[in-house]
Amino acid sequence: MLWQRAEQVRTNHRDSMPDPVVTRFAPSPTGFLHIGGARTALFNWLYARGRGGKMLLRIEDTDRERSTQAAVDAILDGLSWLGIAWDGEVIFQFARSARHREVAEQMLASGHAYRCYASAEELTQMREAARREGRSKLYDGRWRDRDPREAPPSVKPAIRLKAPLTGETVIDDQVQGRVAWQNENLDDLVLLRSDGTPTYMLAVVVDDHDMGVTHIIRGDDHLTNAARQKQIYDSLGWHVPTMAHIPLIHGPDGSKLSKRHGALGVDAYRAMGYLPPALRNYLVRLGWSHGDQEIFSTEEMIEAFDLPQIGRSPARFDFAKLENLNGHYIRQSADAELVTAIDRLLLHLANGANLAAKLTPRLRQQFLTAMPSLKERAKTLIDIIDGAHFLFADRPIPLDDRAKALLTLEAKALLGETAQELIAVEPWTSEGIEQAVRRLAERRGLKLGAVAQPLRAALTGRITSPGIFEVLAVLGKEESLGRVLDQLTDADVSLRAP
RNA sequence: GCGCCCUUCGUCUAGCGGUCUAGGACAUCGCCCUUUCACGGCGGAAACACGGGUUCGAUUCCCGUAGGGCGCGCCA
Repeated sequence: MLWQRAEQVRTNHRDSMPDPVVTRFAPSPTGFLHIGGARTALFNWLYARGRGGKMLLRIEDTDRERSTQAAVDAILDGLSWLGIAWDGEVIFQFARSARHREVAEQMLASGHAYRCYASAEELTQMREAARREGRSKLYDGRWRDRDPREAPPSVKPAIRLKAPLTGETVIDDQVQGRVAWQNENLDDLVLLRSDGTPTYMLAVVVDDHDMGVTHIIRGDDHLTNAARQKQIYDSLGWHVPTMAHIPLIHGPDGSKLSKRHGALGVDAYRAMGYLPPALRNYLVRLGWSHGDQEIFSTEEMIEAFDLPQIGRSPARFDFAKLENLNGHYIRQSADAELVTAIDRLLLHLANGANLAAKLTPRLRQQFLTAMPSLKERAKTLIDIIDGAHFLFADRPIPLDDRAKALLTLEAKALLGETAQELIAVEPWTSEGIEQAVRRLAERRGLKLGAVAQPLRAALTGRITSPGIFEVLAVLGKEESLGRVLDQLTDADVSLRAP
């Protein structure tokens, strides 16, 4: 069994080597894998990988109402896409409730827990009174030492921890430092509900122990829970794992991260055209630093990552920096890899199927040829797709407003001349085309831009694009001339064919 | 309300008592490159929340104040 194995591992190593590092990522499957969870997973993964350890994955699905299989799938899919691999089988917490109950019974037997018969109304009253009087202890421990024979016959008891009354509970946190709570402020938490199901507090402690978790790295929204969990560990006589509570990610305005801010599922980042290495790089630098280094390969991250360098203040999510980093990784990527990445991305885009259908072998080749200049101009994969719109467009290609405005009568006349020049170009190479166009501009005493811009408008339908000679070369002679001629059909402009 | 945590350029951060005229990155502004847009290069502007201590000396240590966050369920 899982916990026996963990126990065994622990004993075997007690006198020899320090325990191998075991971390865990423990999301509850009530929604997608959001960006904060992704960072927590990344930190756990990096820490384990950097020390030859393991990162386990536990799905905290004890809330039967809110847990869904779709959410489990989304979490696994999100982690996989991000390149964060967990070790071993995925553990589902709900499946372990018998074990949790067993531990609660054990604590009852050893006198570390007791049955509480307080009713929901009583509890509410106690809570309200405590708040009113400024006390932080919400449950007064009224059944702690009371004779169970006094129990009301109709009430099913919950099992509560007999927490220490005096002294303090201390967590030596790798990120937060020494954090202490006065025990008089902590009340007796519920271990087992009256319906016999374990609470989160109990389940987490038991699972982390049984799984042999050595390092708990999680959001600092759990810091207060850590104190209560420490009390459970102590009651059980179990070794407390090393804790590291990392600050949460905030929105750009410093408030809680909302959907509008970027609290999206990682699938949304995929759909926005971000690359996993870029997202990982962005996330690892959010709250953690390694001197002045900004760019980290996966290997470098694993090598450099450590807990003490994590800051204690919450970081704000900044799309601009993510974009910049993504642009960096896009420029860094091989052209073929980007085409492949876009192939995969198309599966997740609303109009992806349409574009995918257009990707004939010929177009794919054009796409690949254009990639060096496309990726230079892109911050996301979506930018690349958008930049390549001139490849996907069908004749006659639609012109946007600014392109239309650019194609004045004079411009069209010039375009006509350019077309004549181009007809003579052979072979159809970027260099040959450039020579021809430059020659024309020179002969007419024009700046290159004066010739290039109308050409760009006619070929791409826009006023910005990759280098115009590359566009011409990639499109091919026939298509290029066709697009130019499409713009010259007005009665007042005629191309005098030779 | 109670408990706990946080506070260096707009943002992410370096700094771990003198090296700070506070460094880097993103964003921003200017210039250069240039067929557009980018990329790239160069340069500029930009911060130690406030008030007390401790110390020969505080961005660094301590205490307050202010501001922000998290937690406070028989949710996870």
